[in-house]
This record gives sequence, C-alpha cells and structure tokens, in this order.
Amino acid sequence: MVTASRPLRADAARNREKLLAAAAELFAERGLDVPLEHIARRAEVSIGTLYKHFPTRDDFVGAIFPERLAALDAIGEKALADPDPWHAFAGYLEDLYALQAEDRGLNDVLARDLPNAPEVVSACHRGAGHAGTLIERAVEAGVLRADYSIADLAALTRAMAQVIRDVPDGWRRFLSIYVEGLGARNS
Amino acid sequence: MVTASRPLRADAARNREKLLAAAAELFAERGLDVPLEHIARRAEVSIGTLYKHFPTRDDFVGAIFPERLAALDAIGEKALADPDPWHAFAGYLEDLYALQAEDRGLNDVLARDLPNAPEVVSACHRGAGHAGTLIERAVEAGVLRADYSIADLAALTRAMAQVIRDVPDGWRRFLSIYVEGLGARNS
DNA sequence: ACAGAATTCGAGGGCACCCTCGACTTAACC
DNA sequence: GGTTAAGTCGAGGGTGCCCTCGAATTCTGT
Repeated sequence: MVTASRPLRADAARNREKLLAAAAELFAERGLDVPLEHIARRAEVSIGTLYKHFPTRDDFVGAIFPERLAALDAIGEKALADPDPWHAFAGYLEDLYALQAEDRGLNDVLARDLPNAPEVVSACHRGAGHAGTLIERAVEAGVLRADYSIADLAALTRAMAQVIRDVPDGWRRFLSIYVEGLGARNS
Repeated sequence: MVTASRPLRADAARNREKLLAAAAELFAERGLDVPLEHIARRAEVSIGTLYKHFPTRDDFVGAIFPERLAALDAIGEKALADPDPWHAFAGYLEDLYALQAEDRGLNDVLARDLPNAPEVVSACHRGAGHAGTLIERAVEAGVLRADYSIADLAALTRAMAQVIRDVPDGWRRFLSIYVEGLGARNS
C-alpha cells in the first residue's frame, strides 16, 4: 500500500531533504531526543513545515535509520562469512559497538525499548537473527560459553550504550574485559 | 561550621520529616529525577514549604543518601575482612550491585556524574578507596587480571546501572558473565 | 491571651518543549 | 499572466516542570 501520491512540489522536496539532513546530523550529534525545534532551525525551515513533512519523531527515525541499519546487516554478513566461529563472533561485537560509538542516535536506537518505526524494528530483528546464528555456531564449536543467548547480547548492547555515552573512548576496553573475564590471564 | 541556629519550630520539624520520607520513597521508586512537586504532594506539604526546607534537589540528596551510603562502607569493610582476595573482590561486586538494584535512587547516584552533595561525594571516595584496595590485593595475589583498575570498576558500575534499570532481575547474570568472560568454561 | 517571629501556602511568572491552525506565499500548469 | 492547489510560516495554546514572593496562618514565649 505505497500511496504514491502526487510527486512533491520542488520547494517541498528541497525542504524535506534539508530536514532529513538536519535531523541526521543532530541525531548523530546529540541523540534521539533533540528538540524538533532544533531540527527545524538547523534546516532553516519553520516548525510548521517540519510537522507537515514529519508529523512524528518516529517518522524521522524511520526515514533516517534504515540506511544506517544496513551497515548492521553488512557486519552481520561479514561475520557469518568468517569460518572461525570465535573470531566471527568476537569480531561482530567489535564492529557492532564501533558502529554504535560513531553515532549517538544509532546508539540510542539500539539501546532503547525500540522506537516504533517499523523499518527499524525489522532491521533489528534481522540483526538479532545474524547474531543468533553467530552465537549458536560459537557455542556448538565449544568456544563460547554454552549458556550464552541472544538475551545476553541484548543486555550487553544496552550496557555498551551506556558505556559509550559516558566514556566514548572506553568501550573497547570494557568490551575486552567482558569477553575475556576478570581472571588473571591463563592463556 | 555547623550553624546550630534556633531549633526548628514543631510544625516545621514535622514537615521536614514528611518531606524527607516522601523524597526517600520517591527517589527509591522513581529515581533521582522525580519532580519536586511530586515530593511535595506525597509529603502533603506545599511546594513553597518544600523549597523553604530544601532549596535544591541536592539538599535532598545530601540529606538522604549518606545513610544509604553507609551500607557501602559496610560491604567494603566486610570484603576487606575476607582473607581470600578473589572471593573478597567478587563478593564486593555482588553486594554493591545488589545494593544498587534495591534502590533506583542509589543506582542513579552511583551511576551519574556525581551529584553535588559533598557528603555523597566523600562517601563515594571512601567507597572507591575500599574498592581500590580490594583490586590491588587481588591483582597482587595473581587472581585478578593485572591491568584492572578503579576506572574499570567505575565503567562497570555505570554499565550495571543501566542493566539494572532495563532488567532489574538480570544483573546477576550480566555480572557473572563479566566476571567469568565469554569463553567456554575451562575450569 | 497576645505580640511577634517563624512557617506555610499556592498563585503565578519563567522556561523548554510539544503541536495546531489559519493567513500568507509560491510553484505548476493552462 | 492568472488560477489554484500545495506548501510555508510562526504566533499561540497546551503541558510539565522550575522557582519566588507576599499574604495568611500558626507556633512560642511571656
């Protein structure tokens, strides 16, 4: 049901783009909670116009993040292509959080009780699928603790979101401890 | 410089107590950000009265949390009394986060860039002192990874705060993974 | 009981954000 | 160029929270 209504008028299309660009910038810089008024201001467009194009914050989210979430698919597939189950899984974590650390908005999207934009929800499910497979593989290979589950990864993701917010450069360190554990190195 | 000014008038003292009780409840239930108006309402006192007694949110924090933070000292000392350096450290973590999980407000206090109440700050420093000693001991005994530092524990604490907020019952699981690492059990 | 000081009250001003709506402007098509 | 639907604008109303201040009340000591 893609209502392909009239094409947008030229000025309207232009404004739409300006809004999208402004929103993308501000989401990335400041997170998902930037006031819509700021977006309008940065786009040099009135608040009324903003609401005309994107009646809801989620409309912005739905318009902006699918593209970013493609990157998530990409790292999922990259990892699935890796024949070493442990390396695949560990690499996936690195890539995932690197992605999150780059974009405050994405960090919010992945941490939060999901935004309502359906495109985003399905992308997250796809991501969870990849991750689930990576976990299974690693468990079966006997290199990942047998009780590890996707729920653990969800918890980790939210925890990482917090770490990234607090200490944008400290997440690798935190992650490596999580992966290796606290015990003195015995390898 | 304890200005021991006039003792409070009877009704004033009563209101002060009601405010404190209300604030303690609401902080614990809803976290540090409850609207001050809610506190006033629950205390059955007007907003003006609230401001008379506690001009600042930090005045509440400073009045309420030192008591709770005593528990922090307690678990620190309990752990220091444990002769097994690993058991002491691991037990400290358990106790610490159990404490945090019980009280949303405390969770906020420990996670947040410190509230400004000086009493609270010093209690945190004391806590950090205990923790530092526990870490050193465990490292020297060769049971804790040699590069572990108080900064790592601070990061963990914020991460745990997030986990506790998201899944109040999931924190033990998350912590045990952090402690043991992801590798298949090889013990 | 009464004066006077201490305390209480809550309306109200400020701010930041949300969202709407009718008057105005402009692109698009003839 | 003129018509008109589409788009833009921004003042303004709503909400929730912060904080203040003068009038009204209530304790306390004599």
